[in-house]
Amino acid sequence: MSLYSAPPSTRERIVVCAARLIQRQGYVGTGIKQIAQEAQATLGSVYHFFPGGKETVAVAAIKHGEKEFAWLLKDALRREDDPAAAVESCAAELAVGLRESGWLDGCPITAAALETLGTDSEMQRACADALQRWEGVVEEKLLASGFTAEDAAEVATTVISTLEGAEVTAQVRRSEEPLRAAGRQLARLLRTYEA
Amino acid sequence: MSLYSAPPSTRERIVVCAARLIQRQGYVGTGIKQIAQEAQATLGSVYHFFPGGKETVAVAAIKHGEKEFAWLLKDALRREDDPAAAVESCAAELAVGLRESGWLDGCPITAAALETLGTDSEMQRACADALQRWEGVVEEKLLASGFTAEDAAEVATTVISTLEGAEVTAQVRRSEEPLRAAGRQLARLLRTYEA
DNA sequence: CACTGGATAGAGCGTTCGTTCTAGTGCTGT
DNA sequence: ACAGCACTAGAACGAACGCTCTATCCAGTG
Repeated sequence: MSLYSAPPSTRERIVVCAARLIQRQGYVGTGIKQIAQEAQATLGSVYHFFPGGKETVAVAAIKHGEKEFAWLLKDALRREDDPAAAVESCAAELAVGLRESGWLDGCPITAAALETLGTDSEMQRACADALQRWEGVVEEKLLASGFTAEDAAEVATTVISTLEGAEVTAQVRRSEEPLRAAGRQLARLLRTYEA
Repeated sequence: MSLYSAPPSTRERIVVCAARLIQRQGYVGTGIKQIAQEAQATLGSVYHFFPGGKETVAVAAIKHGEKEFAWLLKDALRREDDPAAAVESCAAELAVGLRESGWLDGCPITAAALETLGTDSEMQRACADALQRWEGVVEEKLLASGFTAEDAAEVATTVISTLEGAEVTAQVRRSEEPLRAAGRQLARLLRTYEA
């Protein structure tokens, strides 16, 4: 993942564009041809790098989105020592990012996850993995702050769920407020576990 | 909305089926022909009742889902006096319903809402209205329980967001646990506002 | 009984979908 | 120089999409 050293490879461009398109339009709503066009690649290139077709591209895109969001999460949580303040500032950061994208770039996997619920596909598994991993990031922070194992697990699940839901609400309402409110309330909740 | 008296009209069947299909597969993922087939209607009937085409059907379906979920919410909240217990039992009820549907029937509008984010469509407005109305139901309960106006509004927003997110998480993970956890944590949060 | 208008029925339109296929390009190692 | 390979390029296929169209059915009315 060379960020600045080399220009992104064709494969990278495809994955990144697919991730953004799926994030915004969902899996069914995003066409292979649209991905190719947006990534400045041809259809042939897409099928060259992803012989498995659309679903293979989507799985790679989901995993990319998972890593990207995990970084954002880790980074935001590390900046504050107090977990309550950390979660609140994390929500604030999400709110700003959301507004700056015109309320379009929310959770990178929710849309795709909802579309592949009934299936036994690899996409479904990738989405479940993503959620679990994000919860792990929060759980780790809570454990480091003195939470018991059970509390940390349950609270981490709730934090991710709430951020997830608040992000959707903020997108639909085109307002930072739901995310800000969720941040404040989560902070309040976390503080009830102190000492 | 005659529930038992008369057999559902063709129009009703179309709306109900469209609502369930959109809930499960999203807007783009659901075809007009599939709606017609599932509702035991013909394509001609669908376009007869909804000359506006697919989007008109979807808007009706979203509004139907909004009402249905609002009923469920009101009913669950009314059964308990304490708002904390009420919200927790509400989450539990959602968890049971989710499992019984094979983790398919989650929030009736989330999938559609995420697909119509960028647009200025009537669907987008219908989805925003739905969220707002559900928040209103919770807010009313909180106000009746002695919350201040500001607290009630912010907490209601967070409750809906959290339930929304926890439902998605529960669906993706195919487990009641995320919803149960969210219920317990929301109850804990609400109790911090007592006296 | 003829007629009217709501409701039903489905063939078929143009378009776009995911995918496959063949052909061509540019770089690398020998 | 040339073979070999990774990659690019886009035409073409069958299927499915949303939608339009005409035809038919049937209860209610004069």
